Amino acid sequence: MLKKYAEVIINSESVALDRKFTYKVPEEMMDSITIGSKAMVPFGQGNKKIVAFVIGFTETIDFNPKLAKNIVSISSEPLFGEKELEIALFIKEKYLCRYIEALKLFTPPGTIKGSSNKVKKVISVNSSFNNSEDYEKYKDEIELIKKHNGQFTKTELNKNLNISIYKINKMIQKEILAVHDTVVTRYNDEEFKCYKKVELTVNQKRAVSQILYSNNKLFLIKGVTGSGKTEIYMNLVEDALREDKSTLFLVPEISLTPQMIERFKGRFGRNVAVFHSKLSEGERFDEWQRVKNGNVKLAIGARSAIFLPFQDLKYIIIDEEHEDTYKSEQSPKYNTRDVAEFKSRQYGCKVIYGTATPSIKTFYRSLKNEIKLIELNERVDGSAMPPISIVDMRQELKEGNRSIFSRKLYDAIKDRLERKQQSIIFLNRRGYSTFVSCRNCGYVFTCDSCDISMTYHKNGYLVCHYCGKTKEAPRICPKCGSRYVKFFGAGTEQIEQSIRKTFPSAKVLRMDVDTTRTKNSHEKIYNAFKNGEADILVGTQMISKGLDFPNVSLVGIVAADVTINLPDYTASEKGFQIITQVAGRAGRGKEKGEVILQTYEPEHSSIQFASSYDYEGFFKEEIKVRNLMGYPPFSDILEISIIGENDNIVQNASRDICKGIKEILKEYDKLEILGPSACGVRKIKDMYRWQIIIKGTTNDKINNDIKNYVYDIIKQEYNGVKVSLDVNPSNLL
DNA sequence: AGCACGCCGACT
DNA sequence: GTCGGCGTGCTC
Repeated sequence: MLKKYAEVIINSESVALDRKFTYKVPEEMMDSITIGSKAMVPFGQGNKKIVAFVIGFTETIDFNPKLAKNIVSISSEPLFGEKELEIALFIKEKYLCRYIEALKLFTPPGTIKGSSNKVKKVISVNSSFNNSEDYEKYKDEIELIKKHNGQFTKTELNKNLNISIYKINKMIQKEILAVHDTVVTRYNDEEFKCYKKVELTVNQKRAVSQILYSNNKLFLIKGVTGSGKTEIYMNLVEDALREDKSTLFLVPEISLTPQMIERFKGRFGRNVAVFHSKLSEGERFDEWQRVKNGNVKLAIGARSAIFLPFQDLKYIIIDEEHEDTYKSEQSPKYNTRDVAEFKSRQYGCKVIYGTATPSIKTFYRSLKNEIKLIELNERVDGSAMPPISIVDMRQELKEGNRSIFSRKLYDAIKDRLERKQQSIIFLNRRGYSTFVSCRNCGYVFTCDSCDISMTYHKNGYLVCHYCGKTKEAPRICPKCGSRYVKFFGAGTEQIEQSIRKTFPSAKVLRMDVDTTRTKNSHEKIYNAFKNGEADILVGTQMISKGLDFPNVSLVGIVAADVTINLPDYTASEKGFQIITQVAGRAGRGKEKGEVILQTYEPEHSSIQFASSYDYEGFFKEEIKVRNLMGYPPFSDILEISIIGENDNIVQNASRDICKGIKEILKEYDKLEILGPSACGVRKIKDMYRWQIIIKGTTNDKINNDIKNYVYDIIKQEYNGVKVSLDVNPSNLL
């Protein structure tokens, strides 16, 4: 086809400009321009040059050809190809985002601004230098620099070899020294100790060959903790490598899996790309480049790694499939699972989901044979899962125990301390106490910017866990002046302190958002605990994943109720998962493990089934509820959030939008429209939030109709409010 | 979103 | 006269 005109998407976040624009392709560009080319185009009356991406070509246009402007310039190489464009369009349609947002997922980080390889100006002795007079004068320096030729920059020479900047400049001036650019590689080149291949068990071998030789494309490995899923993954990587093909290995959050990276790097050497959003722009660019150039055949990464430019994928492995970090929280609010399956259709690669506790939806799909189920019910070492005993905290209270620990948990901790074994204490809530209130008048300290009570932290401050605002903890009630200000509920900080008080000899580490803010702090705590520098590890969520501590024989779950009582349809599922995951931290070594689960609701199904490791039982119960209530997997959900500074305006806008949507959807009587209602947290960072939920069998067309309607009415009538649409959000909070 | 155009009041 | 306020409409 003649590339007479190019259809482009311009780099602008505005909804109004979220469409194709057609530009004339100058003759000299016709050969080199392709889909994915980054173009500079004149735009608007001022013909300001802006960045645009080519997504197609035509020979005819439906407007006055005289108005078509010329493309000014194009990048030497396309930033994405046709396959990537297909995925971007799929994401735009399914997740209701703008063209540009979907395209940007594929553009290597920083390329819009024009970032590239990092260079540094290194200094060496000029090869043609042979002036003996100058040589005599600078003899020492020249010999010194020769030894490290081309290794250092000016400042590094100054610092490392102690040569003055003045002298260096002088020598450059006299052309004794030459300055060159060298490309710096930014990826972590650390060597890892070799991780040897181990002989697979019969079950593992069976799992590998099922994946290798089956015609299915989608697999779910449902394997109990310790069943050796990682070894299976590694065998798949090796299988791909035998054909010189690539594997993409996705994990929920990269900073929580230092061990996993260690193992893969130990096994496959430095040809492993590590990719996640916490890398600097430059580091990400380099890893992206390594993949694009085919220099690596394996990438480990968080969800954004799904967009790495592999062209020869054989396997996409999604570990800890049940985690909701695979659903993006920012636009485009894509689900990594859907993108992986789309890629599977494009490239014919296989997608392997792995977890001990599949999400309800994925397990349901496996029962309907959409996904091939592979079960591993035994641990590699044949050991049993640690028994979980439930302690009814209401009973404890009745019997006069008002402390955070039940007598059983207290005895168990004491016992492990005496036997020099380690314990993990889990509580899904950080800080010291959950809320602070006045005993006299009932006043509760809330954040000024958010509709949420503030959490007391031991450093004497109240912290809002939504926006991070802090204020000094008050001694007297600001409302009634009473001095009876009390802290209620416990967080990880309080657990830590309480342990220190009860067991003064115990060494305690705490792992939560507050103690892992700085880079690598997570690894430091992990290593310290693994090396036995502490007896007890107190932590939230983040201690539940993947960590392997052989000397831990006790896991205490302080209050299992935090998760299961959230007002969300996924609460039971999340509760079951977290209990099972945390319990799996116990008894991974020679010592038998034990789990003590404290709760105020021992009869709750999540707790009952989790305590006997009965996933199927839990699933049967939960799927009944979902069916009855019409929740996923029996329906899709579209969540429309309306956000603005003024509560009244937001509320009115929500009502109008809801009315309009009902009008649009009146022919679809099977769709349920819920709301508008204030979000669980009504105000965050001074913005009021309302939501409308549409539940039922929807499709892309219905969703896009709603999207267009919502954006129109907002533009016309409610300029100050923002809306955001989320297709199948991971929760409705 | 940004920018030009245009229509209206205020001011040297 | 003319400077500049922002409401309106368009962007290949």
